[in-house]
Amino acid sequence: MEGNASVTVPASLPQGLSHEAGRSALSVNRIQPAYAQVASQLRELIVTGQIQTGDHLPNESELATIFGVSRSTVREALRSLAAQSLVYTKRGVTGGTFVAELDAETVSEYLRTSLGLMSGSAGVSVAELLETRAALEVPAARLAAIRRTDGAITELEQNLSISNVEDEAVRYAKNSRFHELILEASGNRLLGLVASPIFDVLKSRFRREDVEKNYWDRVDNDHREIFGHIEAGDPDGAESAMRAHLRRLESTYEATDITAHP
Amino acid sequence: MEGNASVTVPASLPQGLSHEAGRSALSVNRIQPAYAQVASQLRELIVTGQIQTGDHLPNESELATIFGVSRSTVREALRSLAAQSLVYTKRGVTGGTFVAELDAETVSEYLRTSLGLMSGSAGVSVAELLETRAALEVPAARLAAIRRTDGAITELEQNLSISNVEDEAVRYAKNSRFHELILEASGNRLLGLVASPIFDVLKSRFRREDVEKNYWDRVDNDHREIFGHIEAGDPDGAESAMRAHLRRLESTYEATDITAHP
DNA sequence: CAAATGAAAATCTCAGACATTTACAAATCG
DNA sequence: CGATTTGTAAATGTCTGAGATTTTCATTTG
Repeated sequence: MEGNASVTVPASLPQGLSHEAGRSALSVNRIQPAYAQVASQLRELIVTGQIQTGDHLPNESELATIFGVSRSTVREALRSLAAQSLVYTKRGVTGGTFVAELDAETVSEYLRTSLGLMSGSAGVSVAELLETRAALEVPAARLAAIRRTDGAITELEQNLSISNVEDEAVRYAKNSRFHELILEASGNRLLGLVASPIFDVLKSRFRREDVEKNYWDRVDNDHREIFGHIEAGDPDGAESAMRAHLRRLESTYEATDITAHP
Repeated sequence: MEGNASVTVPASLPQGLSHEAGRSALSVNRIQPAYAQVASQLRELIVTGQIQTGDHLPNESELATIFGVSRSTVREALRSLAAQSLVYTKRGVTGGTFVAELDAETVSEYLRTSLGLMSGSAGVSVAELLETRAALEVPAARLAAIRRTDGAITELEQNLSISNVEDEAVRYAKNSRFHELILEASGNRLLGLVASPIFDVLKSRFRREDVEKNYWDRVDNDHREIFGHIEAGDPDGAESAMRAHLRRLESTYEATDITAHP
């Protein structure tokens, strides 16, 4: 019925409404739709910790009453929050809307899509992806050598041999896994959270047909060297081996970039 | 009316519905609500580039017809996509829903909230934030020295002196800006996209009261040294100066972490 | 020619009804 | 008595149809 609900909208229009007043910004919609206001108020409660993980919000009808809007408006707000993984909903008698726990995988997944989209347009270049990947994986290799555990060593070792694998999908998977394991072994979850979507985006821009014959042999050698340094607990060695590995990959990636071959 | 719309739901129940078949996963809701299905189909069209940036989707009523659902369902789906910055809506006669261009600031903003939330719980520690920050800013300083431009140098110089600033807010802002400028000067937008939310989260966990007297003097000195190397086009110097700077900050951050003082 | 007016197309909001899912209690049956 | 069936309640999910509002553009008017 009424356009603007509940939230403090200046009740009466100031009679001296000067057209030129302020409004320098070009066409900014200052008054948001009700669903956006509801969403942002709830979001605030969540990010400031006033509602804790696991808590459940009032049900949709109650929220509608509280905010003075209709249930559909509340639902649209909840959809927004759910899309950002701030809440989730459960049906049934014990159901409702709950404050979600944000996990690394969710954030990683978001980065994957976002960077994928941006790398399509002019937002992010392959060179930038490569540089950032190196920035993250080189320290990761160093840390992995410092914080090495037997479990990590075993798993790494199982993903070493690549070039002799016949199934291409398996080969790519083992390659991914090797780098992933190093990120995990670094003991820093944030490194993997950011690096692994970057890795995936790069992979998606990689034209498999264009790799040279001995590409996987070289990768194998590099991986073995990196592994050796990590196993030996040699941070400097691991660092420089990883740096060298990624530098070698650079040329391949740039030569096989999908956008370079229309 | 009907729970499951449009999307290929096996029309007839297989008469031999064995209870123990498959279903090993514990309580997975396999059939998604209609709004989620609509959202994910549209999302697919967007991320695969079948709908391009700037294109506008059919209006809500048409979408409802196309998917065979009601308009409210479509709207909930659109809210989800909008919350992920994949689309935006405009009202009025030329309005509609358009495929959005994903910009770095949007992704950065998302990371800021997400990492903020995760750093609150056990998701990400201050140590991890510091390590990752260093991983990104150290190479950024190196690249900045390599790719230095006169404009960047000028701006950096303007944000050098901090310790003599009386207004605390301004001091913090200049400090932030200095690091931000180096990230920009690196010529790699991805580095800043990731590093700057990390910086902000760290800042929010920083108890200003607890800094030592000469803290800002030391920061000033460090910044001057970093700046000197960048201005001189000395990558190695810039790299090691930035590394040393961040290492010095480490102890301060760990001593003043908000969670360390309940 | 500039300003007011009006129409049109889209999103936004509402109200109310019914459908579906789910957990749990109660009743029923072997 | 115990296992199964049935029912019930509370929540989300969905639909319908109606207006309200916003915004652009063409038209009219001064």
